[in-house]
Amino acid sequence: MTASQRRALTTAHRLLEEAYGFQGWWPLSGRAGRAGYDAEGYRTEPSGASPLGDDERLEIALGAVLTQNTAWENARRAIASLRDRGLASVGTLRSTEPSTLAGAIRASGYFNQKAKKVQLLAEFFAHRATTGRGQAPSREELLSIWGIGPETADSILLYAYAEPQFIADAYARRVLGRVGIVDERVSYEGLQEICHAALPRSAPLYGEYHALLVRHARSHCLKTPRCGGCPLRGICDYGNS
DNA sequence: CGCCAGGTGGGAT
DNA sequence: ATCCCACATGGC
Repeated sequence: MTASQRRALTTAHRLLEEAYGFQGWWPLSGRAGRAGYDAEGYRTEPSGASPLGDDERLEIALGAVLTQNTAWENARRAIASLRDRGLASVGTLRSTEPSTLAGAIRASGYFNQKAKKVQLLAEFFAHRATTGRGQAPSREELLSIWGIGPETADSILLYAYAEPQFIADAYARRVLGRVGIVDERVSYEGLQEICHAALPRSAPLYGEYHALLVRHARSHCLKTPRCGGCPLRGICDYGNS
């Protein structure tokens, strides 16, 4: 991590916040009306502002798995479907037939694989309920579960347990790579190391930065960029040289 | 139609 | 370590 990267990462965060405002992520489905969530199901306070309940943690973890390489809207539908069918609890997820689970989460794609992932996730949460005592699991522990890779583990740690893990996902690589802050071929762990070294170790900061990168990647920094009106154009290498 | 979306595991190089 | 591929739906 260089001093130049530190400055650029800090500046990029400020420019994105100025352009898009506070995001207040992780989106939860079907929580409208409950304190702490707005009408669209978004948390209205920074992640980590108050400890989450087991049901909320499970739902965040389910979302993290179901949205793997999938549009959030489809993952959201799958979670709503699980709830509608009374399957959205640790106990029922464990005891339901994989084929039934797969049918319920059809909209999120990869439903056979994800049914297995969801079941293993429920096994993990069930085990932790008796031994974990609401403490955050270790990253290694999460990564040892089949179907949970670096991004899913970090999403669970950051948004469900307020552990400061920077999420170095495809959006972060695309935006930060295209701007010129990092090499676009940087690995997940490589980008995460740079961001951890360059920024304060803060869960609310990482949550907000991630949400802003997602927002920016969707509105301007698409696979095919739309540079008109881009809030980062002042510091971006792309098509600017 | 074809491409894309907040990845991951398994297998080969 | 790093590529390559299967996995699958829904929106544009």
